[in-house]
Amino acid sequence: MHKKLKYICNMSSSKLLKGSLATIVLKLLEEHDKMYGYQITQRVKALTEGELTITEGALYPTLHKLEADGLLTTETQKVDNRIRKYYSLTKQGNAEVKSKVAELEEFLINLQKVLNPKLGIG
Amino acid sequence: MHKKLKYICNMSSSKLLKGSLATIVLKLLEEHDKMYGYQITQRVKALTEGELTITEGALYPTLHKLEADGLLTTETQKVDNRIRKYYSLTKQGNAEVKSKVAELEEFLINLQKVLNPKLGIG
DNA sequence: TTCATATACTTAAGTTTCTTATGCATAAGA
DNA sequence: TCTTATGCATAAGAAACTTAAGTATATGAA
Repeated sequence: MHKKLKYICNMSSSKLLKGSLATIVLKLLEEHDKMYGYQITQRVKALTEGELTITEGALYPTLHKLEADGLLTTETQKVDNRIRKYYSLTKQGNAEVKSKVAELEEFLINLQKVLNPKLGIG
Repeated sequence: MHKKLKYICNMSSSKLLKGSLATIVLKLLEEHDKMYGYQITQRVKALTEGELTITEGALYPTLHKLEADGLLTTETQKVDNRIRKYYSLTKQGNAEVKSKVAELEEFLINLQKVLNPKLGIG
């Protein structure tokens, strides 16, 4: 579809903090065994009730990089005459998810400390 | 000081997610009335027990941009023959803090939904 | 039948926001 | 004297996005 006529307003949404996308992708793949790009965008949208939108321009290059880095492998399937490229974690990818998620959560805790110093960490 | 001899390892720390720095700065200024750059770096370090480090190369351009955007004003003071450039929120800045912090927290909630769908939001 | 929307992947140009490195300057302690 | 701490500024380069364009098939509505 040509998007020349995409005059629709972009209601959503909370902006993605740069640097979190790869971790999100890895985490989803840890839970789902294998997913294709479009499915990932839909999954994120569903989990956040439409508040968080992963754009294709961000997602696909990220998937390609994770594959190039050896964290993901691919297999293509044809469904309804359309190609799906399924991604899944490699062994290395499986190890990396944990550290990436841990690192992100550590950052989030620090962010809470700065933004809301009164609250304990719990 | 010339840093040519800075061979020391950089132990720390959880990487800053791109996009959060301006919000952090605004939030700190909401609580402190006025602060200077170096003070901000030290405050963040203290609040996070040294885990989060704001680099000067990131901070100063951010402060300049927030000032250019009309969210901050400055006044300089000389202390011990060294100049301090104090930043404080403008009226507009004071309004923006709230929306920026709200937007960031909204994102964090969505991130939790994606990373840990089992946990409720509480 | 035509148009719009949904599905599905790719890539390029441009922007934002960092990191890294450099530079300047003063003060204080080893 | 050398290093560390205090204090600011800025430039080059990289990372990670946004925006926009392209390609292609399927489906439902007008």
